[in-house]
Amino acid sequence: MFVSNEGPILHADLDAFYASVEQRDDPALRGRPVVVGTGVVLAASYEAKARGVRTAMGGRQARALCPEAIVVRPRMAAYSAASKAVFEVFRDTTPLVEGISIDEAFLDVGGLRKIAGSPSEIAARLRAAVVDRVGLPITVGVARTKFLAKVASGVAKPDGLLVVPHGGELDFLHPLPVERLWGVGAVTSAKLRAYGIATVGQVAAFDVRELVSMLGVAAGRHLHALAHNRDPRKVRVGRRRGSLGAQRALGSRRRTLAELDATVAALVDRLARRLRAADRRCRTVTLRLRFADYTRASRARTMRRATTATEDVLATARSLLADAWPMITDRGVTLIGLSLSNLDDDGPLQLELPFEGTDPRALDATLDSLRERFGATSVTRATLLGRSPGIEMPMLPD
DNA sequence: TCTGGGGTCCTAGGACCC
DNA sequence: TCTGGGGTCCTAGGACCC
Repeated sequence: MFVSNEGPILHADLDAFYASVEQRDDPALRGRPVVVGTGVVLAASYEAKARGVRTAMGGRQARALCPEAIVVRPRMAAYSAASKAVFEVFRDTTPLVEGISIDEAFLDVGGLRKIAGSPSEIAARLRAAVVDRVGLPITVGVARTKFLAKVASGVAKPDGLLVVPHGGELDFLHPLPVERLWGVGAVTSAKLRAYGIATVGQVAAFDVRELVSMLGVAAGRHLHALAHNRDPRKVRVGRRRGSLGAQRALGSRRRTLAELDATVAALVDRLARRLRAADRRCRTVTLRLRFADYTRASRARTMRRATTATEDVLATARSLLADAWPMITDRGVTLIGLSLSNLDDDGPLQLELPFEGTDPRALDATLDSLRERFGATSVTRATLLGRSPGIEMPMLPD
């Protein structure tokens, strides 16, 4: 992983990405309100947004707000191809690109001034190149920190370019509503508003300790730092994802265990294929459930070794489903999801050896001999008490 | 407003080890 | 035998992002 510390930083964010791809590929959609997603709105064109349609909104509500909207089915393959093309433009601009999602990235252009001009010139050329080579509108925010570059692109949307001048950071930041801060969502916003805090400047006026007592340690410190434009995070190239997930909405009909088992098996199959395609291994399987009353629950199991095999993941997922079955019969499941994490973590070094008898002193003597033989700093017999017989040696030097 | 599919990070408690 | 401090790993839940 390469970490840059040059700055300044560009935040490049495609506008209404899925909807823009649809408008690009079908001239009949241009200039008209487009909604991507038949059940829930995955993306809305700016024409639709102007009528109040928002991402994650239910399809029925979207149609009520904008009856003349054209609703299209998502074409994930097309979006993924468009994203690849845009990221190529990013990497032609600078090698220091950190992707954050399918449609946005940070670019560190600090070292480029002599060769490529000022950050705002670079940003302008980048926008032109994306339109030219991929045919999509993109907004770019420029600032000395990642966080502020992101805020700037948010303010400049759509189809805009905004440079926050050196020294003018706090003048730009402080009048903005708190919801502009990265990490302030519905809950945090409501908490802050309850204290009478509505702008970033008001957050900045508070002592860290007060913010921590309102929001908790991490969120309080985070917000305090952002409100003063302190953000030391560098652009990091080559970040790998930490988890892989898939989910499926089930509707409100009651499901049998056999039906859920089939759904789980299909999710496992999909995920295990993706896992192997990405050349990764996973150790933890998490089952996520949403119930008819919109409460949620999750059950997780960490395997002894990382695996890429469908059958290992499936066996673990099935045991989680069995664990969760009482909750499911109780509350009625409407969505089932699976995620694989602890990627590429092989877990503690382990060896198994048979042990006869129940004498704890004999066991301890066996463990001591292991310690000596392998020079282990930690030998645990925890697994003897659990399901799987064996002895774990988490910290074997070398 | 009754909700898709994909992610990240934080918190808190329990088990276990030194 | 009891008490304690420091640390890691795991699970479950929650907030937030696109």
